[in-house]
Amino acid sequence: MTVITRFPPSPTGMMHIGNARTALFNYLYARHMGGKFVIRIEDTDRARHSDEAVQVILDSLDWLGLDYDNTPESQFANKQRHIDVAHEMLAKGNAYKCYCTPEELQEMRDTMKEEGRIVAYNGKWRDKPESEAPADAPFVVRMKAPQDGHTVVSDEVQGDVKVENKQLDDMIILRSDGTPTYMLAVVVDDHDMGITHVMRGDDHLNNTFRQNVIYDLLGWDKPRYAHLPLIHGPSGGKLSKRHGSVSVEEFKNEGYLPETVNNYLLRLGWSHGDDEIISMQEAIKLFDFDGINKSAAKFDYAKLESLNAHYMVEADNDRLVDLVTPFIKQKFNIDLDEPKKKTLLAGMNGLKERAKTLVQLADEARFYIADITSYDEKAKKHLDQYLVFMLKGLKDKFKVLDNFNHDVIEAACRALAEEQAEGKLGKVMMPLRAALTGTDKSPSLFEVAEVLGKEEVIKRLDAAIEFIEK
RNA sequence: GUCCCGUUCGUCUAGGGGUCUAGGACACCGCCCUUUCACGGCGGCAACACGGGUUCAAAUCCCGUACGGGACGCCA
Repeated sequence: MTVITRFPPSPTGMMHIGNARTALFNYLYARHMGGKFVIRIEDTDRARHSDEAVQVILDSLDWLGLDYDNTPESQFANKQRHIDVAHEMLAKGNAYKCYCTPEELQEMRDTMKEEGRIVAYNGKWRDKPESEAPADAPFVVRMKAPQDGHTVVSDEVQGDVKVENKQLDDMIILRSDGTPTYMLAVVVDDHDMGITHVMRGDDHLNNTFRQNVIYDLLGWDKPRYAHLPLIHGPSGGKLSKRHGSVSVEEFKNEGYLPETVNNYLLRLGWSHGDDEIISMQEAIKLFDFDGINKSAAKFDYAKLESLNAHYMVEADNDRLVDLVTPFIKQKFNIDLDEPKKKTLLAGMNGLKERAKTLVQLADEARFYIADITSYDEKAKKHLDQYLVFMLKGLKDKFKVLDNFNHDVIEAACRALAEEQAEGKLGKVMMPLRAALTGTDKSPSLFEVAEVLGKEEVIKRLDAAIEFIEK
């Protein structure tokens, strides 16, 4: 039997990080088993549907590299089939018409809650003959759930979970306007699509019992279930905007790499011994239900950031140049032409190992691609009146260098330190750093100077000298 | 309120009766390296929610309590 898993997002206009993890796990399991991973848009609620909202989710999936094996299908498109199934259930006596009004139901729930009883539909119309039905009154169709005994769901993560059938009520499968509800639609679609494993947030665990009732009434085979614990915010409870970013789109915009997000999400609720850094290839090899944790996990932004720092160092320099380009455009409104890209590429080794996100990388890369138009406060401390001779000394030494590379630059700097600062290199380097970068932190200056080139270095030294003397 | 699920360092987790004076990672704190900031190296701080059982032996099994989360829609 081929394993088929699914990811069924509602078109909410964003890919919540929790949903992204659900998608990841479904993807991983399908790939691990050599099966299929399919997408279905849960848009039975037409009010929420919009093509743009769907596209955002597909884009996020694409960015994460979770490729799927079908053309994403719309649940709404299967509406007639859902209705047909409901009618079939009605015909077989497995469902019935209920004429209760929403107000009546609300009242029923209120009293039940007040009395501390189980809140469930009381089955008022379950056994009433058709003759008692009010003429021309609107009705909903409800499934006939078993009323005695108990039901057990064997979950791959949660184990056996038992619920008394009296807790389960006769859920509505067709609304009074004749449209199918989610409860019916998922069952029919999962069955029709041949879904073998349903992996979703454990907020759906209770629904599983109701859905299984429908499977049984229809005489269909049930899928295997795996209910994943939810992701909480740093302070417990739902991960919300208040904590920071919550959507894949936002993490992308904050400069995180897709491999970072995948790796982080994988480790949130799943583990394989002490493994921390896990590539997608390895994840596919290793992923199994065994490794899934039962308890909810809190989202930790610091760990995400540190993982990203790791993947930035691992990433190809060419790729990083491409990835950082839009951030540079956005932050500094600078378009990178070919020479600038070449400069950035040459300096990337030094830059990438101190940036934790692409946003930081853009900030740090700025001096390579734009003139120094100002010096920050800390840089100014190194551009003091009495240090101007250091810059002049550097300029004199650099001017006569033929091969302006890392090693000769270093030799020149060290020589100047010997001559002017009792060998203290820092006395020479900090003013140089301020002059070349406008700040007090940067990659190795021997490297920076080489990448910038002799002409540019001397230009910046002149500018700094002028700044001090003016 | 009713039902369901969970509870190991601040956080993510390893652990599945003895090898646990509980391991790793992130964060934090020191030290080293060093032209700055990072990286890196070394070291440190820090946890089995609580109470009962079962057992020669429990972080590991059972029960209860507490706390946390989820579900109780003509939403998905």
